[in-house]
Amino acid sequence: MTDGEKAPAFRPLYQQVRETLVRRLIDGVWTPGLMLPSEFQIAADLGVSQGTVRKALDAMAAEHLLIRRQGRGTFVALPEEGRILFQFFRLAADDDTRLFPDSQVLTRARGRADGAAAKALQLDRNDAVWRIDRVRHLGGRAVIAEQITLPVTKFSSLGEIRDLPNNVYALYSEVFSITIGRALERLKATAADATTATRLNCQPGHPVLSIERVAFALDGSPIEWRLSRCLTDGFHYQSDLR
Amino acid sequence: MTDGEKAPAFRPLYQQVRETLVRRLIDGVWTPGLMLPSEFQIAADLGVSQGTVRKALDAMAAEHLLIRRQGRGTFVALPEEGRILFQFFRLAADDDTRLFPDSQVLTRARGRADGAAAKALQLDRNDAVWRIDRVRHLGGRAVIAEQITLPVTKFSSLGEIRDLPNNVYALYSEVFSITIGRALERLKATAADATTATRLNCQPGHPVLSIERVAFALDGSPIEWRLSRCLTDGFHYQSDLR
DNA sequence: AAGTGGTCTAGACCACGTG
DNA sequence: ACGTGGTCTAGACCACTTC
Repeated sequence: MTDGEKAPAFRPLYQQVRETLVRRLIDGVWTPGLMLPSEFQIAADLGVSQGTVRKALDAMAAEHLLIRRQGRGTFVALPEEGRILFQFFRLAADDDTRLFPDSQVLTRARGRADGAAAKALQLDRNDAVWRIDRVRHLGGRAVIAEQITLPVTKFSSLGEIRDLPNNVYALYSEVFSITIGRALERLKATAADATTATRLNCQPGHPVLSIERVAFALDGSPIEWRLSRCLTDGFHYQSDLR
Repeated sequence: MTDGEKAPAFRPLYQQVRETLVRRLIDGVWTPGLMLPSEFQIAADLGVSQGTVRKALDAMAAEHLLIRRQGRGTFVALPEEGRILFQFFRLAADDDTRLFPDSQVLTRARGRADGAAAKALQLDRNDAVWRIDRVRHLGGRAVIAEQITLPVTKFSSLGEIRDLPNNVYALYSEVFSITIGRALERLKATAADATTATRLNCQPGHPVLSIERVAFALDGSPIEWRLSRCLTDGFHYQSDLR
């Protein structure tokens, strides 16, 4: 044998079970809010022991895909504000208060993917995308100016939605059956451009925190490209290293 | 009973085991690099089952306190550059290259804690502290200007150290027997002040990413207060949300 | 009382690294 | 061959929630 292939990797049973169960979330067999069958029922269903199912469920709960509550059951996680705030929103007031920001949509239009968005969303340049511009408020103050880019292929009926909700991840889930499971952010300090300065009511050139985000669905495919410009006077981005 | 106390909380055995074992790290009974006894030996030692010890060890490995390697054993984590880079250094080049930065110490002096440092380190204002100013380079370019504040009470012999190493967490561990287990960072976009501009070779007013860090020992006590100013031209701060 | 997840145990066997 | 951690199983019992 002259090929460089590795021997077929050993795959623990609980990982296979995990993949089977995640697949049920991806395929919408199990929808947000649903109570799962008990560990013993799943185990019997899959022909493995209850302990193996438990290990798979525990892993999924650690990824915030499931919520487990002793005495009640195991549930598919809902995209509620509280959880999204906890998982995907890291901006806090300097007194460490964390609130979900209000949102005011400025524009929503179809367009063609530019270089950065195309790369992040694995599209060809000029593929059709939705572009949403909005300003978000915290404590009555305009703090975030952001643009969201979405592939039209995955959000074809977005034009029929009248009012975009504050919590767009709930929209992705409830209307488009897409669950965001992970996001990668890249932060830079930049100077506010004219548009941002107008929207955030600050001087052009004022330092703003630029956050580029790619958000991924459960199957790992990139779903959302987001560019946020944040005022950090009275606010900060929290990062917990451990 | 008229008091508002909760009933004594139920404490799982594996958590008690975990605390016992973390205590051995805190007290220096188990030092970095040491190979731990096998799971069965620890279990016999503590009078619990091997599965319970396993759960405690797995939790500690998840916190990067231990390194487990199948076939070899379980080891107390070392403060090597690679791990510190992975765990505590989130700045990357825009091509996603991650390197440990070089450091050039500018000043090191004793002083009195100012307000922010005192609060973060739970000191009284005017308590004695060490202050280290340094500039850090990535790819040959001065990218980070930072000031580290340390309580003299915990680092009394710091004055005897000739050259501060690049990786100060290795110094804390090896010379002062303090292991950093967690850090909290607060990020803001600010304008470079005159001193920062000089050190980073940029214009005053240039946007810089300000990072305030408090680093904690294994027992949860705050150890280090750090203020970093980072150029983000060609670099960015990575954050993985999941 | 019944049903759920959470803990603890005991034992068998597998995969990996080293000698 | 041996010792380590990793997986898988089976069963008993505990804690919590609901009815």
